[in-house]
Parts: sequence; structure tokens; C-alpha cells
Amino acid sequence: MATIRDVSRLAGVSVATVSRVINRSGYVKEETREAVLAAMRALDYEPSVIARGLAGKNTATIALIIPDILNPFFPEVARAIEDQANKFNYTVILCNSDNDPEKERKYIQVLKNKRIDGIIIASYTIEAPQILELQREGVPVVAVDRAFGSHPILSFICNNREGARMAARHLIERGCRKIAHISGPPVMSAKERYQGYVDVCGSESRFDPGLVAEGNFTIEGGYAATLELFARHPDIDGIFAGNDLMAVGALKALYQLGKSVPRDVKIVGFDDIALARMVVPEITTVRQPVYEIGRQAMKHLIKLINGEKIGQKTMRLDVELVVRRSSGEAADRV
Amino acid sequence: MATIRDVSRLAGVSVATVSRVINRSGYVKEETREAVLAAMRALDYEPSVIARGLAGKNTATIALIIPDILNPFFPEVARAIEDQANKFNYTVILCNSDNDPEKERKYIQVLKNKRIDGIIIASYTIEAPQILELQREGVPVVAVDRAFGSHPILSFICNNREGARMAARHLIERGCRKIAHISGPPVMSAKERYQGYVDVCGSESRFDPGLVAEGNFTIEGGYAATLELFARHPDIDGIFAGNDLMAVGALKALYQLGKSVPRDVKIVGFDDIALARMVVPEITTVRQPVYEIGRQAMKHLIKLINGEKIGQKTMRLDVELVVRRSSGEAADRV
DNA sequence: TTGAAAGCGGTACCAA
DNA sequence: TTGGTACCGCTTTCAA
Repeated sequence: MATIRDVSRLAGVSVATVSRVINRSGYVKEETREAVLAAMRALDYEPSVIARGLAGKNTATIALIIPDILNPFFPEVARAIEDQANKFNYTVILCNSDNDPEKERKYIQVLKNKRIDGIIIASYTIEAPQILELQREGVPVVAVDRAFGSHPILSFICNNREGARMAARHLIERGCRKIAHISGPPVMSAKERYQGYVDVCGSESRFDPGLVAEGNFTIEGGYAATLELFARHPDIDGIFAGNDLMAVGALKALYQLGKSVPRDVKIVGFDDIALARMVVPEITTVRQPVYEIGRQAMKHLIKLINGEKIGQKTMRLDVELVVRRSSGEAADRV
Repeated sequence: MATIRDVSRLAGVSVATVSRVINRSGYVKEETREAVLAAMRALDYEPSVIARGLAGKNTATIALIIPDILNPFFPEVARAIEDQANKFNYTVILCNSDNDPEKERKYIQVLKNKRIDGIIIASYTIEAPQILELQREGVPVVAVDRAFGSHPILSFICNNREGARMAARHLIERGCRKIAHISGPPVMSAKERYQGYVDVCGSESRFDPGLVAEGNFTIEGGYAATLELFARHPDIDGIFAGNDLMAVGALKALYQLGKSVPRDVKIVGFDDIALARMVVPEITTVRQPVYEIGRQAMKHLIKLINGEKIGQKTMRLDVELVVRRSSGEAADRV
């Protein structure tokens, strides 16, 4: 591979000049510039990312820390980020933290050592102080699927509470009289969705705290929670699951209980992961603009990396109710 | 961050000596070694990966090139590789190539520039010469889900043909008399699975080329292929889908056709992605040891990186039939 | 056993 | 406008 010195030699100038044309910094006479460019082209020269990294420049690499790429929510985030990164010539390091603070810490250590340019993190466990410290050390950070109150941390998250309200209202509109909620683990997005559910159903005369069960954001959890709910309230006719995985779990449980969806029970999920359209019946859900969240996160991370002064706060993206068969009219049923 | 110079100063030795103890290279008196180690600990020193990369050493980074992380097969591969990489202090760069040769080429270019230590690639499109050239340039490469005949390329792939045979035989055992196959796109693994199907069903007196339709490895493809197959042969009672996604598509089509699975038609998929257990009925499938494939790929990539001389050939991993409801006895049905 | 010093391939400051 | 050169932090001869 050609080096900057090869280029300088061929162009008959110093390496300093070559560096200037590469970085468009300082003055370079147009003629010289062109000679250098020609030499670069002739040698098929590409500046070594590693060398410029060592010299204090960017490494054109960012890291994405997520709990687990096996969770179907994250491939969509990862893809959006990678697409956007790629467009701006960044490369993405993938880190699965399993929501383990120790693992997170270790990754961050390694990433700093590798002088990556920035981090996008989706973590239920990380707390503001840790991120603020990273920022203090000069590492740009953007969070996704998480908010940090009034801390100056840029984060992209959807409007969970409003989405949950939409889901609950939809079930009511579809005629459900007794609506249960399968909540997620005690993390921010799950709590917000629970709140939205309570906003709408909490005042109903038929409301009962027993209509809520926790499902841990997993299929198994949603399955177990549904059995639990129906054991307590056999007359539930609507379920708002805190995410699509739990909605699928609910679907399986209802199938086993001999209930028909949507005739006997209607289901609404949250997220709109691909899975929601893969099962039968397809699941009505509150669509998070996941791709957009990833895109925006990466876009803004680049701004931070470039030193742009942008507001560091929580950005709420709108959600959208996607009506499918699981909440359809009974007549819709094949 | 402390540098090697800080350590050498504190330990009262030269940087060369510190470097020796870091790399366990050359002679270092035990006493000196301990003094250096102590200094390293005191300063919480960690060698800069970037500096040693520039100095010609490893960058402790490998790249994983896959078609698309949104394809549910790849998160499992990625996770296995990342786990294993992490265990050996490697970091993984994720690249989505979309099976676009141009994109692949560009990625490889960038990765070489970043001096990554090795590449694990899953690509339908890449050809042996390109990989061989990479090897010649000193970049260790391991392929997954792909074989390259007798070329000296290390690759991990499952025993597709035998797995397909198992699937077909299973359907026959379960009493199916007319077994169709939904094939994948014209890529190696799909072709091998098709072969396995023909091995078993091709000689049947009821066999007919019209019993095969292509489904492009996607849900939609499987759905369309199934409708097509039943239009030709309404009496099909068994379907072997080339992968689980297409099996799910078949499931949806059959649901729409008013056929009951497994009573009227039994289905077997391939891969055993998580989705296979998420749908109702759960899908019988030929389980690929995906995690193991990823693990082995990474393990061997590290060996290559460390210069170990290992056989560079195709490694076939065994598959396993996982029987679930989609091929169950009709009596199994709830 | 140890240290001095020349790279690795850039960047950027200071002079010219 | 340009060039010389001292780093960035580590590895690796080569001598001592």
C-alpha cells in the first residue's frame, strides 16, 4: 500500500503539503493540489486510518452497544445505524452487553483504548453519570431507546406513553371491555408504556390491578403472563402487550387456552418488529420508527464527532398504530 | 491514559524492556519484569491498540461480513462470533453487504486499510479468487455457510444435503405421500438442500418436477411458492421448505387455503432459527448448529491470525432433525 | 539483560 | 504557499 511519502515523492512536494490537500487544511496552490491529487490517484493511495488515528485524528469507527443482537428489536436498529455509518464512511463495532454493567464497562474501556470516535448505546442498565463521564473524556455518546431526564445526554426514543394510549384506545374502540396489560421489566420504556395503559384504562370502572402482569419482554414471559391473567380474569377480551415478543407469547397462550384471536380476545403489541407480520394472525402493534431512530442517532453522533454544538437532550419520535388481524373485527377472520 | 513511557519511567527501565514484558518476548530478568508489572498496575496501563497496530502488530479487531443482519439467520451467527471474539479480546466490526459484490469489495478495501486482523465472511456472491487474493495479501479469512470446493479456503457449513434427506424421510415416515419442496435461490446451501430432497423423493413414483417451486429464502417467497404448488397439486400433503422463513410463509399460505397443519399438510423447515418456535404450530426443522458454526469460525480465524498452520478446507457440521408440531400426528393437534 | 533509536504513516506547528 | 520535523505510542533491531 502506498504511503503519504510515496505520494509526496511522486508529486515532488513535501508530506506536509500532501497532508494539507488530504485534509483541505491550510493553503495549497491549485496547481500543487492537482499534482498531489494526480499522484494520489496514480498510486491508488488511501490514507491509513490507523496512522491518522494515532496522530490524533478520527478512526472512522464507532461502536454500537446493545443488550443482545438476538433480541429481534436490535437487528433493525443495528441495520439502520450501519447503513447510515456506511454512508459517511464509518465502520461499526458491534457489542452485546447482555445488560451486564460489568461487560458494558469492559467494552467501553476497550473502545476508548481503540480510540473509536463515538458510541451509540442502548442499555437498560447504564446510568447518566457513566455517560456524562464518557462525555467529559471526550467521547461523543448517543443513547437510543432510553431517556435521561434533564441530563445533557442526546437520546432517541419513541413516544412510548402516547403509543400505549393509542393501543389501549384502539382496543376500546374495537369493543373490548376488559383490557389487560402485559408489562415489560422495570425499565424506562416498559414503565412508560404501562403508564399509557393506565392513562386510558386506569379510570375504567372495570379496571383492576390484577389486569396487569409482567412478561419480561420475552415470548415465554408473555406466554406465562397471559396464562396468569386468564387464571385471574377469564373474561379478558383485550390484551395490550408491552412489546411484540410478549404479544406473540400471548397469542400462543390463547391458542392453547382455546381462545380465538381476534374473535374472543384482541391483541395489540408494541414495536412492530418483523415478527409481528410473520405470525398468524398478524399482530396489530404500535410501530416505533426504529430505522429512523437508528438513522437519527447515527446522524447526530456524527455531528457530535464533528464538534457541532447541538442540543443534548431527549428526542421523542412519534409512533403509529398499525392495525392488523389480531385486533380485527371477528368478521375479518378467515 | 498512561503510555509505555510513563510505565518505563516509573519502573526505571527503558520502553524496550516494558515492551518485552508486555509481549513476553526476549529476555527480561524476573525482578525487572515484576517491577514493570507493578508499574503497569499502578498506572492502570493498557497498551494502545492503535499504536501497536501502526507498529505492525495486531489490531485485535476482526470483521464479520454478512448479507443482512435483518435476516434472522445472521443474528445467531453474529452473536456466536462476537461471544467467541470477546472471549479472546477481539472486537467485531459488522458489515452488511446485501450480497452486493461492489459493497463487499468496498468493505474489504476499508477493512484492509484499518488493518483488521481477519475476516469472517458469509456471502452468496463472493468467489474463491477474491478470497484467495485476500489470503495472499496476508489477511486471514474464514467463510461460513459456504463451501469452496477444493480451494484452500477454510469454511464452516452444515451438512445440507444430509439434512434435507432427513427432512424428506421424516415426512415420508409421517405418512406423507406427496411431498413438495420449496427451494431457495440458486446459491450453494439451497442447491444442496434441493439435492437432498431429490435423493429421497426423486425416485418416488409420485414424483413430479412440478412439486418444486422457488421461494427465495423469504417468508413472502415461501408464501407465494406454496400457493403456486397447491394450484398445481392440490393433494400435496407434505412440504419441505429450504429454510424456516419459507416454512413460515408456507404456513401462512396454508392457513389462507384453509388447510390445517399438520392434519392436512405437514411442514418441515431448515435452520431452526428462533422464529421456528415462535409461530403456531411450531415448526419441525433441520437444526443447523449455527452457534457452533460461528464459534468454530471465530476459533479457527484466531488460529490463522496466530499463524498456526491449519488445514484450509470445508468443514461440514452435522445437522439434527427437531420434530415439532408442524409435522406432528394429526392427533397432536389441540 | 537492557537500552538507544529507527521506524509504522500520518498531523500540525514553526520557519522559510 | 511550502517544507522540515517533532510527535502520536508501540515494536524491533542492533549494540552495549
